[in-house]
Amino acid sequence: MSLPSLNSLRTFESAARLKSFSLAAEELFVSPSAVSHQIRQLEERLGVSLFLRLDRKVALSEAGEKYYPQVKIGIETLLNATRQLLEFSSESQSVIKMSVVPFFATRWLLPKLEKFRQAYPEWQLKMQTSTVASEFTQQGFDLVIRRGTGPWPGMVDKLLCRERLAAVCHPNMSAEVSCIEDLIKQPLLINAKVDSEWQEWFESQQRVFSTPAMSFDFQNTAQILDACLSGAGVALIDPVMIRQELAQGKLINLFELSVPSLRHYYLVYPKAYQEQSNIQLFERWICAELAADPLMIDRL
Amino acid sequence: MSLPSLNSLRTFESAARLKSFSLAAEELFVSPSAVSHQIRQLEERLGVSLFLRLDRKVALSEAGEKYYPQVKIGIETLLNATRQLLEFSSESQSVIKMSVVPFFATRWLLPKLEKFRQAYPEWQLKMQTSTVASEFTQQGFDLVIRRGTGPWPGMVDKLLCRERLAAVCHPNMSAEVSCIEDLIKQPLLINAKVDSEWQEWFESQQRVFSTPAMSFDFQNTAQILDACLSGAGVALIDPVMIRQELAQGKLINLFELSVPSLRHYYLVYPKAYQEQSNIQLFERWICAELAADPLMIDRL
DNA sequence: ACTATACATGAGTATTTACTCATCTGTAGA
DNA sequence: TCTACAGATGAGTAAATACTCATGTATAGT
Repeated sequence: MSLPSLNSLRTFESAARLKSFSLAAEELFVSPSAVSHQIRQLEERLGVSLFLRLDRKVALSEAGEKYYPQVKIGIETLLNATRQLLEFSSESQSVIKMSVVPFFATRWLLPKLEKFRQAYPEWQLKMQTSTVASEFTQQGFDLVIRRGTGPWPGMVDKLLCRERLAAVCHPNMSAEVSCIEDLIKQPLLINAKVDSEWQEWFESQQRVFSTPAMSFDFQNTAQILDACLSGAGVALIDPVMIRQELAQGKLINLFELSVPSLRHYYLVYPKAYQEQSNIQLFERWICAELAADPLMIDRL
Repeated sequence: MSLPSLNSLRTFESAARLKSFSLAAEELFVSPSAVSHQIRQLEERLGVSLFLRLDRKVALSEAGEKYYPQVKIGIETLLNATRQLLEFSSESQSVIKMSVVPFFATRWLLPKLEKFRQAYPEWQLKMQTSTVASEFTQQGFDLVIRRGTGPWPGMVDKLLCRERLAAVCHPNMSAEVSCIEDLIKQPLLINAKVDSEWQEWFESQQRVFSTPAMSFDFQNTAQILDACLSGAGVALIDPVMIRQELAQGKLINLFELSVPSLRHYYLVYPKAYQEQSNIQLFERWICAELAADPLMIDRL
C-alpha cells in the first residue's frame, strides 16, 4: 500500500491541530495556497474528505477526526527518531575516531596533534595505530589514514602526501656499500605487506634485483626504522620522515637520492560520511598543516 | 526540521528488517540498485551511516540500530492509520447518502430506485428529501440532487435534466382562463424559494406580470402539486414530471405549452469526493437511467 | 578458474512534487 | 457599504524524486 507523502501528512497534522489553513501556512513557512493544495491533494489521494469547509473556517470531518491522532503519533515518532539520530550523530561528531598507519602517526601526525588540540579544544581525538584494512567500517572509525596506492572503492581517498624512498642504514654499515649492487650483499629490512618494494626500487635505478644474502621481515615501517637504527640492515624509508636521524648522523642516505614510491599516504573515509562535520573539520586541518610544513612542500 | 522522504524511510525499514538490500528490493518491487540509491541518499541526508557494508552482506550500524525501532513504529502507525481510514472510507463507500429535492425524489427518482437496488444489491442507499443548501458537507452526505441555476463553488455539478415549465391547474378551473392575461385573476401557487418564477414565465411569453388577485406560497414543488391537484390554483410545473396526472385528466396544461426554465436538476458533490466509488457508481447509474427514459429525451 | 551473488556507482529520464502568483468567492465586522 | 479575512482554484515552473540500465568490484562456492 502506498502512503501519501510525508509533507502532505505534516500539512494535514498542522492544519488539523491549528484548525486553520492559514495558521498552518504560517507554522510551515509556506503560503496558504500551498496548504490548500496539499490538503486537497491528500484528500484526493485518500478519496476522503478530511476537512469540512465552513465559510471562513475549517473543521475536521468525521474521517479527519479518525485519522488525525494516529497521523500525529506517526509523524512525531519519525521526527523524534530523526532528531535523536541527529543528536546522536552530533554527539559523535564532537569526537573524531581514526585509525592511522603507525609510521605516519609517530613521525608526522602525533607531533602535530597538540596544535589540533589547541585550535579545537572542544574536539576529542581518538586514535589507533593500525595497518589492518577496512576495520574502520566495523569499529566505528570516522576516518583512517593509510599508506597505499588507492583508490579504495566506496571511499573518499584524499592524498595527504607523496612518498619517496631512499636506501638508508646505520653509519657503521655504510663502508660496505659503495654501489647499488652491493645492497644485496647486506641484510635488507623488508615490509612484509609490501614485499615487492625493494624490487621496485632497484628497477627504478635500472638495476636487477636478486634475492639478498639476508633479509628481515617487519609488519610496518616503524618497526623497520627501529631495526635500521640498531644497525640490523638497510631499509627503504622516506627521508623526510627521518630527517632528524639523518641530521644527527644516526642514519645515512647511502646514495643521497630518493625515488618516487608507488605508495602514498591517504585520508580515507566512506563517501556516506563526507557531510559529517568531524570529518570535514579534520580534513581541512590536516591539509592545512601539511601545506604549512616546509619539508612537505614537494610532497603535496 | 525536515524529514526524509517516506519512501526512503520505508526502504530503510525493509532493508533493516530483512538485513539485505536485494531482499528489500524484492519486497518493494524495485531493483536492488534503487534500494542502494535510496539508502545512500538517506545516509547522506542524515549525515550518518546506517548500514555497515560487509562484503556481500549488510548489517545495521550503531546509528542504524538506534534509528530502526522508532522508524518502524512511525511507519507502521502511519500505515495503519491510512489503512483504517481507507477501510472506514471503504465501508462508507458501500453506502450512498444523498439529499434530494423532494419533487424530483418523488416524481422521478424514487420510482427508479428499485432498479438501482436490483442492479446493485450490495449498495445501501440512504436518502433524505430536503431543499436546504450545503448541509451535505455537514451531515455526511455523499451527494445532493438540487434544483437550481448552478454552478456551486467547489462542487462538481452534473446536469441531470433540464426543466420546462407549464401553467397547469385542475380541470375545474380551466374554463375561467382563456388567455395568459387571465392568469393573474386566478390564485397562483408560488414557490417561496423562487418567487420570481411566475414573472419569468410571463416575460418569456412577452407578457407583463402583475400582482395576482390571490396567491399561495409553498416550500417546494411537491407541495405546490398537491395544492394544484386539489384545485387551489394555477401552478408552474414541468409537464414531464406530472405526465400521469395530465394523461388521466387530473390536471391540464392550460396553454399546451412549456417554457424553458432558468432552473434545472443537478447532481452536486464536493470535488474532493469525485474519486469515491459510491459517487462514481451512482452518477453513472442515474445518467444511464435518465438517458434510457424516453420522456426525458429532450431534457438531457 | 569460472560462475553466481550482492552491494556500489554513474548517467539518464520520466514523473512527481511543492510550491508561488494571481484571482475568486463568501462571509464577518466596522 | 467597504474592508479584512480565509479558504479555493488554475496556471506555471523549478526542483526533487524515483527509479532503470549498464557496469564495476569483491567475495563465496563449485
